Amino acid sequence: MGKTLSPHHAELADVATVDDALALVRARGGRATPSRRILLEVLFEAPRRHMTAEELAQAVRVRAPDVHLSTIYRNLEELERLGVVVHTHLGHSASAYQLASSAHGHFLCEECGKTIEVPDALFNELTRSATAEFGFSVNPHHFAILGRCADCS
Amino acid sequence: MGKTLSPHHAELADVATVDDALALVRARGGRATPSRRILLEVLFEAPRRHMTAEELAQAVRVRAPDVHLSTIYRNLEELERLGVVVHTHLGHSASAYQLASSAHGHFLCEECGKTIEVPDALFNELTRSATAEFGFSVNPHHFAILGRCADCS
DNA sequence: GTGCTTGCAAACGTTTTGCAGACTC
DNA sequence: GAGTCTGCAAAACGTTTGCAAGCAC
Repeated sequence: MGKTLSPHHAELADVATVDDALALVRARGGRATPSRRILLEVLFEAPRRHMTAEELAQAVRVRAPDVHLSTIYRNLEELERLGVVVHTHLGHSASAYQLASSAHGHFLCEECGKTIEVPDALFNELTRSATAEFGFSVNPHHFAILGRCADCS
Repeated sequence: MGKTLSPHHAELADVATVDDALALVRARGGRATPSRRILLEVLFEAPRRHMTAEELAQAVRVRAPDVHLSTIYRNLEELERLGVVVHTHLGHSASAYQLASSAHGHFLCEECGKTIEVPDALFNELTRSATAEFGFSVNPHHFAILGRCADCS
């Protein structure tokens, strides 16, 4: 595939409102378009909810029916580059997008598909030894940890 | 998507040779076909090497030029169900297949794409607290852990 | 001969891209 | 007006599936 693994996002931006985010967009020469504003509104309305690009597109279309899925993808990519948005891979299906400020780790059950949100503290020891032994700094948010949940064990 | 997240593989099978694996296949009512034997030979020749389905297909075709990629996928799926083979997701690209007996965890650099093989011991603490706090039993092999390697930090 | 396996082609779901027109600033 | 952004269509990617012919047992 040879493509970049993730849009190497900036430091987590200090973005508390839709307008903060649009200001960031403008600061790098971008424009504050309706589709961008509405996408951000949707993200800020349920900041802890994971949504796929398709789900975001449907939510955006309630207010602007003609916004195309490819526009959603392009805007998410841009917002991710700016550090406003983050995506997580929950297993084999579509990526889940979220505001960067509410990012967290995930356990995903291989059996039933249930996802469990995990406090970052659980990764402290792994993060510490990864750095100590490999000089590797772990990002526990980007891919879910797979396994079996209590019900399926 | 709604499909099974992973072919819920049997316990790791005690399979030390190609013929052991083919015996397992037969025990399930399957047949020992040339494409299956050659695929297993390729896997046993470099047991620690990760290979994509496409790479395996190319290697198999050296000995049997007409083996189709879909046959590779079907046979890998079957061998995974039998506990002989395991696959890992290394980032956004194609899955990496391996003999189950040489499975291990991975760190993958989001910046440069380098993968680091990780001893399972590094996951001990995460595994322990995941069980204690969530009743979740971690499988550290199925998805790589992302982050930044020493060179890219 | 039974029925598992194969090659092929075509579909799949997610994501990316090329383009001409539309819009923001 | 310059340059960014959009909708659309089409492609890309890895993977799966339906089918009729082929092979293992």
